[in-house]
Amino acid sequence: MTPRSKHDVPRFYLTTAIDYANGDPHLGHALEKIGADVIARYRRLCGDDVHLLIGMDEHGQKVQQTAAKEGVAPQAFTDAIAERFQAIWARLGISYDQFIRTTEPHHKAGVQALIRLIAERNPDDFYERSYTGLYCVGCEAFKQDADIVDGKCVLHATRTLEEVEERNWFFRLSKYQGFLQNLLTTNPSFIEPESRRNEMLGLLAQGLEDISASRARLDWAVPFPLALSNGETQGTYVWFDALPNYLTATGFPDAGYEARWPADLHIIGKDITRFHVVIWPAMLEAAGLPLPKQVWAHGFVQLGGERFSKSAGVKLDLGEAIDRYGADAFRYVLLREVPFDSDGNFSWERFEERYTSDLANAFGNLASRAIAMVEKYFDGEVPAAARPEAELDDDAEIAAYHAGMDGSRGWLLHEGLAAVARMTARANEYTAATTPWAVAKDPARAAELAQILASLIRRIARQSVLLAPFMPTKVEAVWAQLGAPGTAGGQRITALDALDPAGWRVQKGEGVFPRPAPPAKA
RNA sequence: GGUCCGGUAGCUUAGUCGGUUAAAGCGCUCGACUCAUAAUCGAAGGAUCGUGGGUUCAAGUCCCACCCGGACCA
Repeated sequence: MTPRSKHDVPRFYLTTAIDYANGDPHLGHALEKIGADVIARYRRLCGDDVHLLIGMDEHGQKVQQTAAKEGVAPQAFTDAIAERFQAIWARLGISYDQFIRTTEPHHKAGVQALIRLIAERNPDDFYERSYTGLYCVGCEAFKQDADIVDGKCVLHATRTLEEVEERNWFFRLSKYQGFLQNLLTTNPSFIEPESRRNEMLGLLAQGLEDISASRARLDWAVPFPLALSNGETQGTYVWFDALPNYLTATGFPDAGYEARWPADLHIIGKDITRFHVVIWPAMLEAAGLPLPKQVWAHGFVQLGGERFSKSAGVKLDLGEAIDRYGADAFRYVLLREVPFDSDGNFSWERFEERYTSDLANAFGNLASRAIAMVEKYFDGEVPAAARPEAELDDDAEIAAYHAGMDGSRGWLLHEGLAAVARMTARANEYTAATTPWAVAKDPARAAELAQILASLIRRIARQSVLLAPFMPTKVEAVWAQLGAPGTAGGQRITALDALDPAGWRVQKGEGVFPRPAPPAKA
């Protein structure tokens, strides 16, 4: 079922939404990229041949206008923005395999090829229609009365609505209503979580309007490859420009793109579900191309209970968040706090609490105490010992971890983390229950002591591997202190049982998750 | 205006087909321990389950209305 690469390794092509190049990256962007990266890293630990796509949506009137306002050419403007996004993704440790920009020549050619393909296969799917209305440049859309207050768009009150009459290419989306309803009914997992699927089914039941595929006065765009009957050539409208990035990134229409397409997973925000579940599959169907396997719509992060927005000044400086305890800690806390299937909240206060309780006190200190005892009682070399009965309880947690991570019940990354946190807590409980420091005082109980400490080291090693997708750098520091061979990220997550710490030379170093500096008075 | 999702202890959440004293983590309080990053372990306290009706022997769980938050569509 899963396509295989030449080495017979399961292939996994996942994408994130391309971000609009009209502003700097924010917390919402980060949540999606971090989540996708965790999935990508998890699949790699499972041995998959993963391809993670990230990118920028760089066309449109808004970009053009903002660039003009800053007095730079649109391309130079988006070049700078794309650079800033990539810099943040690098700092966050996002292991993307490809960064696509819709201004790339190949993408533009791919968009045009897709449109031509649709027009060839279904000549009736594109048609001309004229349209009159009030156009908001901010939204890049015509607005209805309900969205207009005092003659201004409610979303962009600072901009002037323009009365516009124009003739455009339209795409016959309405034709695909039955196809889409059938898709969602016969393939329920096409869009998850289920709540989003229900939303789409409701939307489909209301009927679909055709959508415009080209726009006049859209200069900063991919030229729409079909001329209107009056000879005019227009710019390709956002859907037909942005959505195909997932396809053009594979090389489409050049030979060989089928090796990667269709995508296994599109990760998107819940606000753009409709575009990915209705418009995109319709476009692909019209072109006779395979559909992606699944669309996953994650929720939004709020900041301290408020929806963040540039205008309201509610925002979080990503650089500051990374500086606080490092990118890994931020990644951990964000995904622990925000359920990946629904909305969540993030605040500095919760950040501190989570970091301190989960990472410094629980996991970091567990490693610290276990390593210290191996040094003290066994001269730094982990003794060989059979696994104690108590350790078997971890098996259920590992199963819970995979259930959250493998997509079988949705991409519930927060549940994966919760399972590891329970394993950590259990290891601390085990330490308190077995009191190795007391056992160490009785030479006759050396074997017992060996078993306890070997168990602790093994647990920490296993937890490190499970945490590797979330904290790729920090976990290696722990791994090194354990004296474990290779890297945590280089382990096979399916072979955790084979991890045996006997003979590892531990070395206590700096705390990997130091406690925050005492009273950080602001 | 319409559709959908959510509203459970101070905070974040779990609560499967309605059924015994509504669960967990964090925080707070008390106790224990000392290997460890003043960490850890144990215990206790803490919830009119958004509001108001209704169905039922029994509702956080079903139905209706409303309030609040969110997404989408008009």
